[in-house]
Amino acid sequence: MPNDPWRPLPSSFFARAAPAVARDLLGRYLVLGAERDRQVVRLVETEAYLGATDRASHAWGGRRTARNASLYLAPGHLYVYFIYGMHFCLNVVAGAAGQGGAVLLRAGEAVRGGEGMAARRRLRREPRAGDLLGGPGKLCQALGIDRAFDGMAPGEGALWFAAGEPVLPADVASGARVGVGYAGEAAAWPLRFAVRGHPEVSRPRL
DNA sequence: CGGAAGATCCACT
DNA sequence: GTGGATCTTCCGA
Repeated sequence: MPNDPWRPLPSSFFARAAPAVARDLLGRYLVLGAERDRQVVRLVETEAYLGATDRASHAWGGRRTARNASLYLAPGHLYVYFIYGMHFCLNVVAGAAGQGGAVLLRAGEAVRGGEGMAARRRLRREPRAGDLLGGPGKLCQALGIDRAFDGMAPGEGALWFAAGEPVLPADVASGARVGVGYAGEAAAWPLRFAVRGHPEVSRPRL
């Protein structure tokens, strides 16, 4: 059926400017793993990074290094990097190949496979709002995403994006991105998107 | 080759 | 609200 929420998003979905992709990813599903051990996350918070013109982007000024090479692949590829000596962050390339645009996946809610996620997170207490998937590092830890996913093509590694249910414009909040205070005027650009009032959205709340 | 900063999280106060 | 953990990456010298 055409409105099946589990159908994979077409590659054209990611071939738009990063802010449009970030906004439209809210309510979509991130699916990982074979059917018998499948994890599904409904995305509730994203951030757009524009590429060369965006001082907060790893592609700022057209930088090309071994670390950020995946940013310049075709839209839909994954870009995973390690930060603060202990966390991974998962991005998906947006726009056109070679431009360096991407969307950072910041938070979600478990649709399926939540027990496995909690086990990977090694939670020591009863999970509260945001404990499981409420932040980019938590999301990667819960799903077991690490450097091995960097540079993967769309659908490779049993990870893909499914249609889910788009979020109405009235339910989308936007604001400045997190942790980019060094980025000059780009720090204030409203490129962070979240489902308004959702309990899994990371801090600071929008 | 050294230094500094980072698209974060957690425990503790 | 604050600071510590922890280490990769990058740039300048």
